[in-house]
Amino acid sequence: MNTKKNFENTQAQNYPFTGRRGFKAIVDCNSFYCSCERLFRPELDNKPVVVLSNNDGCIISRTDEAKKLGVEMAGPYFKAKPLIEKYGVATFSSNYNLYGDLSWRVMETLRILLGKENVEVYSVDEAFLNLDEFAEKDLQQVALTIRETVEMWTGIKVSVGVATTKVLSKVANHLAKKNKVATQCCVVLDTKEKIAKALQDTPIGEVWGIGSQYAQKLIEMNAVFTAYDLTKKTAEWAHKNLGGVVGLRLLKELKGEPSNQMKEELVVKKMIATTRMFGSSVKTLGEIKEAVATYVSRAAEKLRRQKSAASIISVFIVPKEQNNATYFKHGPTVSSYTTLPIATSATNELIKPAALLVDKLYEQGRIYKKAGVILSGIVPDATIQANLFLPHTKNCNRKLMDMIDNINFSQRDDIVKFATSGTARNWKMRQELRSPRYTTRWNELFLVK
DNA sequence: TCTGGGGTCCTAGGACCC
DNA sequence: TCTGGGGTCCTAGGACCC
Repeated sequence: MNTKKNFENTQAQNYPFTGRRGFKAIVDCNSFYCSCERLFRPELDNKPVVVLSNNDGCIISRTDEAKKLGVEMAGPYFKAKPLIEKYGVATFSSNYNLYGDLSWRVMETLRILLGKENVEVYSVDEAFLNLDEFAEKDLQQVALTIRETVEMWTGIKVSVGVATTKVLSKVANHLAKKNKVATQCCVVLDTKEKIAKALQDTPIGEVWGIGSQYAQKLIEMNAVFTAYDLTKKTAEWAHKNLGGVVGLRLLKELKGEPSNQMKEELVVKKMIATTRMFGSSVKTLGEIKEAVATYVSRAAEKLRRQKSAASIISVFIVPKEQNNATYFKHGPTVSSYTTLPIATSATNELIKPAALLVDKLYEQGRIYKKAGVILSGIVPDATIQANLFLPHTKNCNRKLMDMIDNINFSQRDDIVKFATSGTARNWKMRQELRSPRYTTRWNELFLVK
């Protein structure tokens, strides 16, 4: 399918918009978490399914069938529960081990199809593809082939949107998802007319980069209602009303001028966070320290996985709101941070300062509902700046940490952990409806009779 | 009475994404 | 009674410097 030459010949003389010509695609898994659950419960095909967030708090994935019943996306579970029970909607707690593994399979399929260098993993269920190598006339077929292959190899259904910029391919993808049958889940925006029509059919709030705040503002200004309306605005207007350079880039992309480049794979994170709501309210200092120590352990694992060390650790705890408002609201977050003398990725070296921060933040008598740990000041762990005023470290914890990581990964989570993480764990989140980790735990493998 | 201009670095907070 | 978690980027404003 490599037809770069043809591609150049097919360039129209008067392309409707300015900018370079290369096409990009966004591949997006349909109701990803629900699709993962269905894969091992085929009897749920064509039935409504939802997946819940941590703590079974709100709905983070729903199938078209659940949507049709009126189940709100991102709505609280307890509110949707009557509806869910009435129609017998299959409900799952989130099972990130399963989703992470299936995500990897989908991305690996794309990498095999297009070459590693042409795939930018954007999130657990989305990837941008560079389609420069294909002739424009072949794009529809290319999109279909990608969709079919991913489904055949992984069992996961995806939608493909193709256009010359990331924002436009997102628009295309949206349209594909809205009309799965007619589009076969693939939409290519390759002519001026198709683009204009697509933008007119896209409410402004659905544009990638326009969140609820901006959408409301634009509508209240009586200025912009669809993506098409926005393309009629000037650069100055976008800069003024849509958050400066961010809005400017968005406008350019909508007009077909690429302003969001494809990113290199393997970006090292600049901040690593582990935060959780507690399964039930927590009052004692001891329990909070256990939770924080556990979150530090998780965060440090992530840190070591990307071969980094952190020099700043911050801890926050969130008390429960006292006056009972009708909507969800949490009390003011209390946070504090420490700058470490030397960057580190060793769990034990991070737990100590974290515990001191908890001491500082904790107020007796209050009830807490959430805590979190954020590691920043991240540097590669190969080039840690030594501190003149401290004895030279031998980095002897590194081997210990590697060993713990290996044991925990191959056996089961947290079989080896630090004592400060606690053993009773009353604060642990609820996950009452989790499915087995079919593909990543030997004792939970899917059984074929 | 009249009190510069230009630069850097840092932090807090706001917006967005899935 | 019960509303997630983990990220990114940008801006404004203050501190500080010469």
